[in-house]
Amino acid sequence: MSNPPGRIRDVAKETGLSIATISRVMNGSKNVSPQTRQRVLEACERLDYLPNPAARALSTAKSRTVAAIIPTIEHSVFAKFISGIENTLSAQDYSLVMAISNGDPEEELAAARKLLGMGAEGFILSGAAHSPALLDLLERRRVPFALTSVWDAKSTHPTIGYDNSALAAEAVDYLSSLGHRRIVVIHGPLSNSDRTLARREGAQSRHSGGTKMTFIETDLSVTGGRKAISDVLAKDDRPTAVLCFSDVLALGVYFGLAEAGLRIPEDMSVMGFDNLDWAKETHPALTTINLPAAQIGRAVAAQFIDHLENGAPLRSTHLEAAIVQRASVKDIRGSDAG
Amino acid sequence: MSNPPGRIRDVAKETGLSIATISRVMNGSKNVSPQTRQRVLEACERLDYLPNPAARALSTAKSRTVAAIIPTIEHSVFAKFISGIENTLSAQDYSLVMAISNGDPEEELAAARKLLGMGAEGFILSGAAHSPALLDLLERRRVPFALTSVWDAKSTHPTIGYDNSALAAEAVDYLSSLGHRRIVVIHGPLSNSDRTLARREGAQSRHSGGTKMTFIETDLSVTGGRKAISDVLAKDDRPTAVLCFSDVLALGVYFGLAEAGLRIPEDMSVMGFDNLDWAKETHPALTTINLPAAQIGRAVAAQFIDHLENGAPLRSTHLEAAIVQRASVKDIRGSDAG
DNA sequence: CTGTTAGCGCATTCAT
DNA sequence: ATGAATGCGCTAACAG
Repeated sequence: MSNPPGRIRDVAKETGLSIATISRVMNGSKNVSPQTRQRVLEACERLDYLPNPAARALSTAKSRTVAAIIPTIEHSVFAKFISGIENTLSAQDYSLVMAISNGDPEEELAAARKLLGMGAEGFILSGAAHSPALLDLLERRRVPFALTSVWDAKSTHPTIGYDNSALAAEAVDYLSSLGHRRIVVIHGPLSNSDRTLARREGAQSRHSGGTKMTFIETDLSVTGGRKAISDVLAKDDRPTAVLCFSDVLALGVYFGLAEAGLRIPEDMSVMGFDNLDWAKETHPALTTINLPAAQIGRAVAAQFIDHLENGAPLRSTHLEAAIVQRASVKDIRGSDAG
Repeated sequence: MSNPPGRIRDVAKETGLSIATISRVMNGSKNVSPQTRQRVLEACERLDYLPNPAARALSTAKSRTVAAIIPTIEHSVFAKFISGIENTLSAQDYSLVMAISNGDPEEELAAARKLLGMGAEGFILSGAAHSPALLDLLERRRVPFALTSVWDAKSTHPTIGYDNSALAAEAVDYLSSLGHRRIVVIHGPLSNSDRTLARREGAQSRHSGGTKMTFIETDLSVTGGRKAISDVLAKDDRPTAVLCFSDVLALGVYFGLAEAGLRIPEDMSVMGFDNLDWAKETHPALTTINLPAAQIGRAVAAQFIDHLENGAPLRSTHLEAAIVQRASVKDIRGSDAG
């Protein structure tokens, strides 16, 4: 079915040169006269020649391919992350092969095997928790990898991202500083998400005497957020603030509160996590934590390129993430609610 | 830096068999005794052997890789689409290489070259409009490709998706049938999106005498939707309904209307396009058009596998998309507003 | 600056 | 059921 694509020797024949010369111009070698180069390029154009990647990879033992495994692509944070990776990679003529693990270490391991079998030269993993078998496999085969969307100074592997725990703690501190003493934290599934777990622990670390903090686990979706808040409203002691570990959850809370006829932030403060594009547009604008998702993607991709090309080591990198104060959290110091 | 990974001949040595036999078991050939197979498999395990994909691709002239080029991954519809592709492909041990074109035919062409150079055996394109050079390139090299998220019976290439024009027309009809005579249509950039253009034309085709229909082009984002609706509100003759060619835009309209103190659907009806996960959770729940994004992804991936494995032709396929009636559109027949 | 040649790791005849 | 030998298209080392 497929036409035999032009091979290097066709171009050689066409130009009357040797395949070595063709190879040199295809690889931008210095040692080619401008005229020859020109002649070769034209012939390539004419013959529609593109070097066979498999042959090239076989010969050089390099595939110019890096793999990324993410739990889901259907969450903007990961979409942006992937987008950042793809941009950076493709600018250097690297390719991205992607797999989706659904947050399951077993699926992740299987995906990694496949991507290894595809010739991926580096692995971008998400989060800190992975199957030991996976880490082992990667190490045995000496395939470089990095853990992303997390930053952990103590990790033995390169981690590139932010400190989930510290950020969550910071969020709680912020709410506390504004007089909130009854806080509900809504988060996605704990299983298979070390990032969520880290956030939860970070928040819990700020659980002081005078404060009541409750955690609700729900689906990581608008629906989940909405369900969670309606459960909260059904009880007697309403919180003054709800902290969502994702803007998506916060959006669900917005809708749930609207349905209940409650106003934000007058009746309840709401805080998110992610700073998705639309967070500044909600009514009222959502106070949240800005996560540099695309930036992480770009940073990790750049590191891999530098590592693959120049042997530069992969370094743990802490990227800034910070609270974006907007209008959904109210200062209730001195008011009754405190 | 990288450890020399086990080669087939290592396994041969380890088992005392020939590389041909190893190759046979790796490829599931029939002609291997069960004991031998077992022995080989164990050795592979022990040596951590994985066939070299480049060598395999070179030898078979097959890469088990299909390419997808999408305008953006940062839109749920495309994220779902990609997710559907990846799932289906990976279940059959195919891999997805992805590139992002930002809706620019030139970038798309460049990406396609790169992916071709990666050995992609099939191309999944988005939308109907592409650089002639791209189509030409793909055809000259006899690389199969399909156009997705669109369906056009008249296209000379396989199209897999829905009929954007008809759907938009249906939306307008629906609004009309409920008594709406002043409709504003908000849509994303027309440039580089034939899908948006098709929808616009579909809507326009229903522009009858008694109806006033206005089109507003804005950014395809919540912000864009919000801006657009505030422009609308600034004018005198308010529409009774606004039709957004994306749920994302509709969400912006929700926030804009909330800010203006207007209620949905009492003061204005709002209709979306996409049926994103959260559409059913908005307050009020959003009436929209359900697009089978993930299903398209699965369908097109399955077709490619069938084509690549068995030579089955790629077929244009029309997938159902339909209006999902919820609470954001009001029946105003007989009321003053009509 | 250009040509010759030897593999890269595997699938695949063709033998046996 | 298994083995030996060939070539896939290319890069890189070496010659010139």
